[in-house]
Amino acid sequence: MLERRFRVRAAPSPTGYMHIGNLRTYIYDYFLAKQNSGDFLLRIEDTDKSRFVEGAVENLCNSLKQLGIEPNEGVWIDDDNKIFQRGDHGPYIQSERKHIHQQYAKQLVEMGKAYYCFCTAERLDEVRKMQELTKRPTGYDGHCRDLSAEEVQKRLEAGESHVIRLKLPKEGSVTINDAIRGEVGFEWKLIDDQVIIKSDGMATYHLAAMADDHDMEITHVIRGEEWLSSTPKHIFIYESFGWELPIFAHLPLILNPDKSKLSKRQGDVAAEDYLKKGYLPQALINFLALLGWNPTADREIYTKQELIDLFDLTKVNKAGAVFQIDKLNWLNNHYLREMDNQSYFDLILPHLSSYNADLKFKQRVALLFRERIILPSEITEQSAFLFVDKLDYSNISITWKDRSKDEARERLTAAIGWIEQIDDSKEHDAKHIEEYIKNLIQAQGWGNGDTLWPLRVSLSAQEKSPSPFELIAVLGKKQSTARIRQALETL
RNA sequence: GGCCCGUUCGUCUAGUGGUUAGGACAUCAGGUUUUCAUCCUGAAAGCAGGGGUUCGAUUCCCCUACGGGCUACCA
Repeated sequence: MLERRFRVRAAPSPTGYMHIGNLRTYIYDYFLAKQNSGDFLLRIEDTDKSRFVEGAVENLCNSLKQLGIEPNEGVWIDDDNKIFQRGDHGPYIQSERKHIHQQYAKQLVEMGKAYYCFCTAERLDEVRKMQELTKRPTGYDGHCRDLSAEEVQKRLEAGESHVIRLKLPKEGSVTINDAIRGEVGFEWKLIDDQVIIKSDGMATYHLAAMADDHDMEITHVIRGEEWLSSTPKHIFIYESFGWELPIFAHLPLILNPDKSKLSKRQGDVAAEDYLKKGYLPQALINFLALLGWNPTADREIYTKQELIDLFDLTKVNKAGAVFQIDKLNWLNNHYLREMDNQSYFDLILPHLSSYNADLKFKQRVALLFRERIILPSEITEQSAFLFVDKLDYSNISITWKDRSKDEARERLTAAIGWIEQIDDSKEHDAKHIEEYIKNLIQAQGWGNGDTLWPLRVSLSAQEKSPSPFELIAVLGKKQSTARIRQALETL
């Protein structure tokens, strides 16, 4: 292998959304390129017109942008949501390379490595049915493989619908060398003469991707395991042209809990959905990177830069990995706690926009729930009780366990007095308030439980909530005492 | 059916011939605590099975089982 500049590509199809498994592939692509000061390119594989989805490319670019997985070459998107291409190996949108692909296909035919096929869909169907009926392996029967040049010429001129197929060897075998799996062998006779140019003139993946990878000087082809079995065809194309082979690496699949290939039916597979829900880019990257690979044994948290530095393609697992949301949730909460306050506020405050309160108050609320939420959106519901004027105590007991109402009244009345005495400068200092109130409770000879439960419930009307000290600190003296008075009225 | 890939706690994984098989998430139990969450401590939980090779196999080889992928004019 020559010393070539690392050039790695992400090659999505614009079929609607970014599959979480594809995203992991792109993350690895990106790591590898960055680690080696190489290029990371984005190429759009849109040779199947029937599956093209409007807006998919924009969507994809925006998601990658949000994740900070940016290509330095190929297709990208500007701030006005406009697609553009950059780099001197373009175009980077495959449909725009149609005639390049056709040129290559023609060359292959001239070299005797491919042939024109005029078989109709009906005939192909029949052949397959027959094969199935007789329990033989299905596949193209080679009907047009040895057509004479004259006949081909004649039928081409007659405008007959046709495709171009690879003319694969009928004997011998091929060994592919995979960076993750090592050597994998296949017998040529078992491999179908694949269509490389469809009847609409567009290349199929097999030709398009290989031709483009070569033209774009791609050094590492990282893709899902589902491509492993078609790699012989790809090697055949490379070798027919005498091109230098890239390094192939077939990633294990990401699986549903039932171990089948991660699919839409069994949950969210669209990366953008996770982003929309509020999963943080760094959490998503951290999580996905560790699904199938692990740099060390004793850490779970890695920055993107650390992952770039540590990434090792050869240490990627061979077995598929089940996608389980639990650890992602844990990571997301971790990153939520770790970020600086301002970034955290930027994330959370939009979810409190429906509430009428001043910024300082909302910021205190945001901080209060930081350890209790996995997704920013959860704060809306969790903190709702802090934004209402009148609490509804009908579903909760203000009294502690089997203690009397009189006792609760006594404690709450005292609490009002205590709170009013809090130094204004310490009004929002939960730690101070806790120490202060606990001392007073002790001085009275009361119990924490019989005092703090009524106090907390008065402030929240919730079975479960943050501590009364934190609630007082968030609400402030005035609102706190008002709430306690309300509770006293209902008692 | 054929070809190919894979198989360490429930899940993500570390491990490359000699380890009490390590960590994390989840679970459970204690502790802290007015509640919940956090936090702390601890527990339970794994080398798919069978043959080899070897003084010794989770690790190397073979077979079986199981799982998955591919088998399109989709990628």
